[in-house]
Amino acid sequence: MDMQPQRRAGPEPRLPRAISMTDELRRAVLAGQFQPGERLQEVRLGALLQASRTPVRLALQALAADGLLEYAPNRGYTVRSFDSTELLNAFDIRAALEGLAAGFAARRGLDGNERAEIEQVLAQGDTLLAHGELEEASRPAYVAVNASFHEALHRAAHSRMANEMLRISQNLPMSSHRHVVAFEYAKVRRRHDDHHRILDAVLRRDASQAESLMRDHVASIKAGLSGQDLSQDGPSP
Amino acid sequence: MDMQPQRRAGPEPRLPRAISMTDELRRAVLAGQFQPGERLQEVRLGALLQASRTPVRLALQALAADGLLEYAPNRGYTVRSFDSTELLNAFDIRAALEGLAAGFAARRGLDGNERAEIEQVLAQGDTLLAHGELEEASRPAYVAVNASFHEALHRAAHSRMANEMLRISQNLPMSSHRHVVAFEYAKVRRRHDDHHRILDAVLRRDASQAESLMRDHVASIKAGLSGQDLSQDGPSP
DNA sequence: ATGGGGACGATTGTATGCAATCTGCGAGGT
DNA sequence: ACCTCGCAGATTGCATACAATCGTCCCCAT
Repeated sequence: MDMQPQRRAGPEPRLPRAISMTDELRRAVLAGQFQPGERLQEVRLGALLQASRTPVRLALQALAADGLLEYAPNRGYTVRSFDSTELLNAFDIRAALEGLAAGFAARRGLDGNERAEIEQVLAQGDTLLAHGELEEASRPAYVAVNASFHEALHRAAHSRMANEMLRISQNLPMSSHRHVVAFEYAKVRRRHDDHHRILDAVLRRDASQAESLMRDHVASIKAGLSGQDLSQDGPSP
Repeated sequence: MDMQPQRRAGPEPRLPRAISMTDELRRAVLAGQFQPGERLQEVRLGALLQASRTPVRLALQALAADGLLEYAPNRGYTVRSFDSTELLNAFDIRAALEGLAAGFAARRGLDGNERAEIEQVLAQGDTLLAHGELEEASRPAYVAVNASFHEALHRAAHSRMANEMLRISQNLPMSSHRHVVAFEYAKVRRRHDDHHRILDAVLRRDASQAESLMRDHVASIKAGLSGQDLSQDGPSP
């Protein structure tokens, strides 16, 4: 196979193939393109992704570390399956972590850029919601605003561990703050007002208030999930 | 179905070198045997650990996923340095996760084995503390009892994500429930009584009570911290 | 002197060959 | 019929060769 003469395209550094492959594989797994329990064999994926086993192996290990794959020595990697209990628990974990991150940001305080960025994002949300309704065409914009608010606050927490855990808790099917559950104006309005109150608490440096507001805010996503009946089969006592 | 195919009495199944090497490297990093910011080069570690670059690379990636190392494309891995804020934040994260795990265990309920195991561990603690004092010679035993209680409850939570995050939050210098902060009888007694109250809440299936009790219990470790050293525990039993 | 460019060594990224281990199947003994 | 053993194919684990990239230093032009 021959190389593409892409070298003079610019000074942008090419990422190692293993890195981009990890993202491709993660997307594929999250999109459900593999069956739960399916075995992901190195040679097969290598053929599929046009690479040798070496970068494939790194990508598989990275996804296993994220909890998306299972690993067994000498038997390779398989796609994890998440039962409903684990998915529900993940919501609680995410709510707790978002709360912690908001608390960290409040304890530390925002610098000028962080504050400006978050206030700008909130202002964009204000504008989108100014007319007492959220037009259908504006929904993607609001989803982006919602995600930006949370991401900006994550960064403002300056906690790499919390951010890493948040990333993991969101890398699950059906679990992401990019998914705004309900687009009815009243609900979106209430959630947006939550954001204002959270920012207020952060700016006041009220860590415990920021934490509990954010935790409840995120937890309300789980509460707002409807139609999902989830059997909680406990053990036999 | 008690009959399980007995494993051969001969040599135990050898773990892949990359796995054991990951543990060796993790211990070395946690024990501070590398300078923060130090570059961990594949060939050097390979020579040190008597292996080629292939398993070394896997171990490095695994530790980076745990947050112990930093990775930069084409520049390899370096030892992370944790500032005091991150370490303090890690305590809060651990407290929240322990609380969540206790809540999960309460929601799900304990099966017979889990309940028996935890009650046995608590009884061992009762015995150690029965004389109104904790003898110096019994301290290691109580440390083990303390760790066993938490670990058993982690398992009873049946949340892989929470357990994985707990593991990460404990893989830091100075942060582990193997470290009982104070050995004065009154404090140990109080912490042990916490354990009893937590188990009661779990057995009552009172998730929110179990969560808040456990969260406060673990948070009290941070509150009790002052001038602790960085000494790591030796090989575990 | 000094700044830029390029060659060289060091290090990481990838491919591939070989060894070790697992799995499935079938022959042979009880 | 059942169990055991063991062979053969498939797959992972490891070592190593080669390619790509980074960092440094020297040389040369300004």
